[in-house]
Amino acid sequence: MHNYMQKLNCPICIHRTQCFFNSLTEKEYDFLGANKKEVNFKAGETIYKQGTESKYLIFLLSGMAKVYVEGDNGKLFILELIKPFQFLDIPSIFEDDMLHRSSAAIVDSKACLVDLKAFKSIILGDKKNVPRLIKHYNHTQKRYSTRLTNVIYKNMEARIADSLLYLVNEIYFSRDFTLTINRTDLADLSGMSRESASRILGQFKEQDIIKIKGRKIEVLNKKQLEHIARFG
Amino acid sequence: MHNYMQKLNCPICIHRTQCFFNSLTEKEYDFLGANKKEVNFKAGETIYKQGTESKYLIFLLSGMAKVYVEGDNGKLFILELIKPFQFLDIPSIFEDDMLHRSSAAIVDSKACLVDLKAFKSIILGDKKNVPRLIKHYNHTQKRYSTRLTNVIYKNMEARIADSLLYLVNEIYFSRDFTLTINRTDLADLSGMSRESASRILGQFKEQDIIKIKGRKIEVLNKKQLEHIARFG
DNA sequence: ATTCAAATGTGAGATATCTCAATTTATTTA
DNA sequence: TAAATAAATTGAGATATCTCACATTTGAAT
Repeated sequence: MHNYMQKLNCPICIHRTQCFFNSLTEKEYDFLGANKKEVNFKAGETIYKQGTESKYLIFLLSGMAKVYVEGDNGKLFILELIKPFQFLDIPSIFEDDMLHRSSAAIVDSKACLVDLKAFKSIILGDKKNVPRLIKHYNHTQKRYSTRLTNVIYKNMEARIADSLLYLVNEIYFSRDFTLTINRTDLADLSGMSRESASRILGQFKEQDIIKIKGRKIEVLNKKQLEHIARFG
Repeated sequence: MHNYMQKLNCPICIHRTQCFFNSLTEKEYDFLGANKKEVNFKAGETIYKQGTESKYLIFLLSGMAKVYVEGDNGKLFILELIKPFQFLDIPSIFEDDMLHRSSAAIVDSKACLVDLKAFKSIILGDKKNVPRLIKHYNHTQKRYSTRLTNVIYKNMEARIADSLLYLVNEIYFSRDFTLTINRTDLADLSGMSRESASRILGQFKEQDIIKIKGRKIEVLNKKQLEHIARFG
C-alpha cells in the first residue's frame, strides 16, 4: 500500500472513522450500508461519463481515479485526482440525477455505489447532515475556480509547477513520490499536450528544481516551484 | 425596462413570486427581509472580490452584473452574467464564508445583501428549503463544467458562437437584442482578447450569420451558429 | 450640427503551444 | 535475458492566438 494512503485529507468519505459519514447515527449508517453496491474497475476503465444519469452516489474505496471534463475531440482535462474515501461525484440530486463530469480508474480500483434515494432521505432526515454536504459543494466549486484560473491565466511552466505542487501537497503528501499517473495524465491535469508536459519536466530537471527517474519524482526546490506556479 | 426582464428563468431568486424564496413561509420570508440591506452599484463598480469573506448572501435586484475569476495579470474570465432576482454568489457557508469568484456591475445595479446567519437558520430550519439550495449548487457546477470545456476545447469561432447563443437563449431571450455588455466583456466571456472577439464578429457578419449595428446584434442564422459552437 | 473622448475595428509581426515524426527509455512478455 | 511493446523524450515546422499600433466609428457633451 502506498504511504499516501496513510494521511487522508478528504472532505467527505464513507470510511466509518472519517469525514462525512462518521457523523451519521448507527441507524443512518446501517441504512446507507444496506443500500450500497461495490464495483471493481480495472486501470483505465471508465467509471462514469458526463451527460449520463446515475441513481448512485459514487465514491472510491481503493485505488485512484481521475475526474475530468471531455471535449468532442476526445481530449480531456483532469479536474482532480480522487483517492480512497473521497466522493468521485454526487449527481445533480433534487433535479435530474445527471453527472456533469466523467471519471476513469487510474489504477485498479474499487468504488462504492450508494443508492441516491437512500442518501437523499438521510440528508433530509436530519439537519445536522446538511452542512457537510454543502461543504462538499463549496469544495468542488473552489476546485473549479482554481482549475479554470490555472488554465486561463498561466503559462505551461506555471501549470506544470501547479500540478507538481498539487501532487506533493494534496495527493502524495511528500516531496518524493512515485507517480501513479502517467505523463499523459499529467499533461491532461495541466491542460497541455503530452509532449509539452514532457519538455517542461525536462526543463525543471535541467534547472535542478526536480529530480526524475522514470515515474519517481523528487521535488528539490519547492520554493522555486511555488514561484513558478505563481509567476510563470 | 429591457424586455429580457419579462421572461426570467432564474434558478433561485428572492422576488416574492418566483423561485427559491416563494416556497418560504410568511414568517421565514419576513425574517429574511428583516435581515437584509440594499446597496447600489454604479456601472463598472466592483461588487465583491474573490478571496474575501462575506457575511452576506448576495443577489441582484436590478441592473446586470458579471461574475468572473481573475488572474494575477488583471485579466478576467466571465463565468456568467447575472440578471435581477438571481444570486450573485453564496459564500462558502458552513465553512469560512469565503467567496471564490469576483463580481462587478455592468450597468447601474442594485443588490440585496441578506445576512448569512439568517439564511443558514432558514435553510436548517425546515428541510423543504434544502433541495432548492442544492439545486443552486448543481446549477453552478454545471455552468463551471460548460465554461471550462468551452475554453479548453473550442477555437475562437466556437467560443464566440457559444457566447452569442448564451446571450440569445439565457440572457435576452431573443435573436435580436441590444448588448448591455461591451466588446471587452464579450471577449472576457469568450476567453480571448478584445481584438480577436472583434475580428470573429466581423467574420460572422461577413458570412451573414449575424447583423451588427453598434451594440445591436441580430442572429440571422441560429442553426449555423449552433454548428459553429459545436464543431468550430 | 460639431467636437471630443471612448469604444471598436483592423493589419502585421511576435509568441506560445501543438502536431508530427523520429529516437530513446522503460516495461512487459516470451 | 532477449525481444517486443508501450511510454516518454526531443526536435522542427505549423498554427492559433495575442499584442501593439493605428484607423475608424459611436455616443456624449457642447
